[in-house]
Amino acid sequence: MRKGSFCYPYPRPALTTDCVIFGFDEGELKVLLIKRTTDPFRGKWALPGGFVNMDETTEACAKRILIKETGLKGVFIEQLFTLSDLNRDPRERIISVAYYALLKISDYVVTGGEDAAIAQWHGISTVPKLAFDHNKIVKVALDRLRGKVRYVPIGFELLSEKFTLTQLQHLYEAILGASLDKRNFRKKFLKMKLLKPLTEKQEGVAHKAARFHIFDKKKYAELTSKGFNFEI
Amino acid sequence: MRKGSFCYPYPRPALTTDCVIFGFDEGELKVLLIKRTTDPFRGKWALPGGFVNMDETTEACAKRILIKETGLKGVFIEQLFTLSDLNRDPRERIISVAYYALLKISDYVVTGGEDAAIAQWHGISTVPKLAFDHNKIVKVALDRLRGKVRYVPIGFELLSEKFTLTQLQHLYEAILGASLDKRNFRKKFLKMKLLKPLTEKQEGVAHKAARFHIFDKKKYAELTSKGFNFEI
DNA sequence: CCAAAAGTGTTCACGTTACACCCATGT
DNA sequence: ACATGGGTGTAACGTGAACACTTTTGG
Repeated sequence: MRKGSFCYPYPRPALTTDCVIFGFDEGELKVLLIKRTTDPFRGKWALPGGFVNMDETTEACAKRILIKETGLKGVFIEQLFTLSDLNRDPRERIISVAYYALLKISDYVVTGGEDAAIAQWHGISTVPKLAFDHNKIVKVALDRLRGKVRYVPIGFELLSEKFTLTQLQHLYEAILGASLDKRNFRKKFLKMKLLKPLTEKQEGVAHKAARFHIFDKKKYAELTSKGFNFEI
Repeated sequence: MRKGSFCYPYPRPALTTDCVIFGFDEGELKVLLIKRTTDPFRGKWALPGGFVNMDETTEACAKRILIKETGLKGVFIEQLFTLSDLNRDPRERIISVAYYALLKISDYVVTGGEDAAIAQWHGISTVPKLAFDHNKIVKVALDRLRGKVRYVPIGFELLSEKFTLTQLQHLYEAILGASLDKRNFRKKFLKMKLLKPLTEKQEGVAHKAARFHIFDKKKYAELTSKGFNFEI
């Protein structure tokens, strides 16, 4: 590994990724946590994560872990930040690149994880004390999501393909942690012309059936290239 | 380095930081670049950067490099993102954590750098083709600065302590790459009551002398804790 | 017929934008 | 006196916030 004229510093920190996986279910924003079965922090909840291989980028590593833990791919994933404190891990120095991902919880089947680790969704407001500095990562992820969801249409990554306007509103309320005015919310969204109404409606509800909508990605790309800015 | 029951992956990538150092001078936003004196990319311009020591965080590393290159400390510095592409460096795999920093160019004395490397300010619009993937880093840094300067009062980090409103406006114009209306700009800023006017004025100018102002950090902290949001 | 959520417009307050002239100073 | 940038107010407009009732459906 050392080459002729240069001498790169040894030893080196180990490199991992940790991933905050967000889902939305029953009107609540949720995070996927793993129960640790090994020391340190055996028995504690933690973010899914693992070591970066020499032949993969950190993003590829985060995606690999995501698939391993949830079986889902093609989801939205974005780098958060890198943690480099000296004593993050009691064993040795480990640098971790944190990511967050959004996925449609409705598509998700709890697999239990390959290595028999327990994976479980936790409501964002009831996340327990986590292993390592993972609570800090969750906090930053939530802040980022809150900031981003208002000016980039990423909320749809958390809903199924077809959704009602009320479901969409509940999603925004869950993420932003605030209640929104129904009429203003609809007005604002519909004015952007990014939602295609379907003829299909809700079934089996004990009230007026809501119309389903889908997010028109193509139109969004088109408008964006013309200088349009999403904002909610 | 390997411990009893665990075996952390070897080999590991090397870890560096690279720093986009912004300054503001002569009405233009500038970036500090270093001329490389060694291979690879000998003779090319690059961002200041270096290897992370085992007993320092990446932020401490970025600050150390900043001081080494500019002799200035106590400046604003913030993590941008981490680059992990496999062939970023032709020698071996290197992960780099990118930072950006803002400093008062007026306080800065070109030192030439300890190791006789040439350090030079380059206008943001005339940054040459850089070594490695450094152009990409500069681009992200500029995007981040543009986004952030509008809702966090970080612009002052680039100006001397005392400044005129016109200087402040020129700074915002240089960062945002757009011209702003003088009266509206002043109205907006003065309404926030964050600028303390001094009695002192410009000297030696061939026109009406402008009044100096200073940014009232204490008042900003106070207002912020009461829910105030800076916005320009 | 009752419960429960869907769906729909208007008004008012406020913030943003556009815009032009006189003032102070040095040469 | 003239050239140069400093400094100031108002009117039109558009956006965001507040707010209540009718409709549809299943039980």
